[in-house]
Amino acid sequence: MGRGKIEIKRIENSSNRQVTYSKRKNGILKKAKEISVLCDAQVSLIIFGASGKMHEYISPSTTLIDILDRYQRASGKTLWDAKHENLSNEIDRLKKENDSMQIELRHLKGEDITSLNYKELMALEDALENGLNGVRGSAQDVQEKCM
Amino acid sequence: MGRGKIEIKRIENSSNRQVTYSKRKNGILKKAKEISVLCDAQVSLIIFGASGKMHEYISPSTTLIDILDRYQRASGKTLWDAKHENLSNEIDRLKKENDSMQIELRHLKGEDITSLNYKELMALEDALENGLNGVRGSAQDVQEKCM
DNA sequence: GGTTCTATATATAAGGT
DNA sequence: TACCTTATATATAGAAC
Repeated sequence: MGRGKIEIKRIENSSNRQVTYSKRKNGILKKAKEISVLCDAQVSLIIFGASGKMHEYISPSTTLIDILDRYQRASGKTLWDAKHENLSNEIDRLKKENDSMQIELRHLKGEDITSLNYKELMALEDALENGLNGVRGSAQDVQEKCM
Repeated sequence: MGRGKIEIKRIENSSNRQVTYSKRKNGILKKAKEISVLCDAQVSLIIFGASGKMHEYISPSTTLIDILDRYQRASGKTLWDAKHENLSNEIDRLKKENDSMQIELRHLKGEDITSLNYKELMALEDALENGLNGVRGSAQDVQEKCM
């Protein structure tokens, strides 16, 4: 694309390389924007030139993190390391703990108990009676203090 | 670049959009390869089309993780640290939810209730009585079924 | 280190199969 | 649907700032 055709191999002359880099970098960034606008695509483009300077384009409809999350799911490759897996595991554990407490709370409030068998219902009844006794005792104490 | 000039805005005709996507996706992937070969650039290009299918190019001289590390250093933005933070926040949220359910459960079991005031105790008593009524009703149903 | 100027190489829009 | 064709729009090599 230009006065002469060039082979696609490293440009040896370093100032030519630099000039070509600058021009093509602009070109590819433009292409990235265009495809995301024209076609609703989500694009992440990150370029480091030989000088170390970075250029990037991320589709406005998304974030890099989002794209990387999707990348991991689509490619099966993992980017975040074991540290994150540990955190994810902890989240799973907490969610399970949460769920079972949620269920226990419902039961104690008399909700969702049709699935319980007789033995479980008796245990629940005991627990509730105990709780009630404790609460009534405590309530009485409080009342007496106020008199 | 073609028989007609097009404006850079979303292509409304979906089959045109799909065709254009496919062509431009190939074009930009080619450009990404070219700039990395010609100019020693390190490129990461990830594209998700509207269909959800992913395409990527990473310069052979590097890895995505490497580029992302450099991205974080160069941009000052955090990626996995941000991810890490999100996970940590979720853990905090779940732990708080957990704690408050824990407390509610203890109260319903008559534990740790000395810190409650009279009004709170009355509300707790109501909740327990309600629960007990529900459980007793349900237990009776079960018993009748078995007879 | 980037730009601008052109001639030329490439990419691709619209159409056909 | 996806792949050819081809006229046209764009990108860019080389040269000069």
